[in-house]
Amino acid sequence: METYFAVLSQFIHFSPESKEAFAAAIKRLELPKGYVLVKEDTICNYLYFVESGLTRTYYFKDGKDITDWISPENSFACSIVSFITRKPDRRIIELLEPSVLYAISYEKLEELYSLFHEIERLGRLLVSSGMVQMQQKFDDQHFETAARRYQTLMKTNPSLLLRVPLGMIASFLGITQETLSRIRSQV
Amino acid sequence: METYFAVLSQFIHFSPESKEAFAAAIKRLELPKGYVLVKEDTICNYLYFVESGLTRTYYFKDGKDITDWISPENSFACSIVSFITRKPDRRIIELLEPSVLYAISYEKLEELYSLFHEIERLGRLLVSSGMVQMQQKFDDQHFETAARRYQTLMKTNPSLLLRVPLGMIASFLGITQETLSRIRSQV
DNA sequence: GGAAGCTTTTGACATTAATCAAAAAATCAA
DNA sequence: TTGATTTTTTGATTAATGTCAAAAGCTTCC
Repeated sequence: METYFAVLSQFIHFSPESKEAFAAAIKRLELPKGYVLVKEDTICNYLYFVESGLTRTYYFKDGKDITDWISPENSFACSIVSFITRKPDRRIIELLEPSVLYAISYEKLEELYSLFHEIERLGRLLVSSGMVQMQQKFDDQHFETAARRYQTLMKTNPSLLLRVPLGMIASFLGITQETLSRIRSQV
Repeated sequence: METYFAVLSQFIHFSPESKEAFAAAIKRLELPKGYVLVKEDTICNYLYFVESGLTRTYYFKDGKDITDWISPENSFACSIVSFITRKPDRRIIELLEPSVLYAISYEKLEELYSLFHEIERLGRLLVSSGMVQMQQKFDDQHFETAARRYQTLMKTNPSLLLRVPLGMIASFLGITQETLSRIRSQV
């Protein structure tokens, strides 16, 4: 739990009260590899912080499995659109490794937002930071060749390549597994 | 200004004090077509609301002009990453039509965030809504053919096709102008 | 009204990446 | 270890899109 608060404290300063309330609101989960956090076409009701392990968010499009996001330790996992809009989404979240997570429910978070201005701020800053990451991901793909996408990922997130199967990396980059395999062999 | 508050009021309820403070913080701008709101490689210091008119956010990549976002009336225009991170960005914002805008500076907005919990909430909700839009845009392009991207845009935003030159639409969709022209002729 | 400057279309061709199929390699469990 | 399963690589072919070049169509503004 301390690492979670260390991450959050980069965004805001907790008052003793807000920290206690937040700590009381989160649930610790220790789950095996393959566990499904969010099922297909359901509403995502929790925001997850990955203390250790690895999660994958993916969906099926025309029968194909497309990886949307990968969350390693010290980052968040959530079916964002569903969590925000309160609507079911096709995105599934599964664990690629046995993981320790902290979960906070949508309702609890809303309650904390209302009770504590600084937690409302935390929420704003977390979403803002997510926005920056998402824009980065978009730019990395827009008008980029398959090879350059792979090179960018190698630079920014080399550890993922060791922990995540190639097919998942490929769809994350918006290319096929075969193309990615060929790119790798040409280095 | 009333339409601006009407849009904002979909997210929060203003207290008389916060509404007055917000109203005092925004500046009305009436600017001609072609005017550049944010220059290349500068920090974006304002969040713009488009009351009437049309803005385009774009950047140069390998010498090519790539349209990143288009904001019609009743929406926001901002070089988001720069505004959030306070760093210069390659993104340029220009007016595609003579426009009436309301601008609020980063500093003023931060001040209002600190003074009014409900404006902090407004900020969180606006960024959240931007996040949903961005995800939608990403999904519309990920593993989609040029033709389907165009069809999706026609469905969701047909008016843009009448107001924005084809080349700008094409790069917005992540395809070349020639390809888009050929797609259009095949309908 | 017409020349100048944009924007859009069309054509020929090159390139990239997808698809389909199968083999090779790696991983996992009994 | 060994067989079963999954993952990755390789090959042949096809389809989609980009590039370069030029023509055609629109604006606009003296």
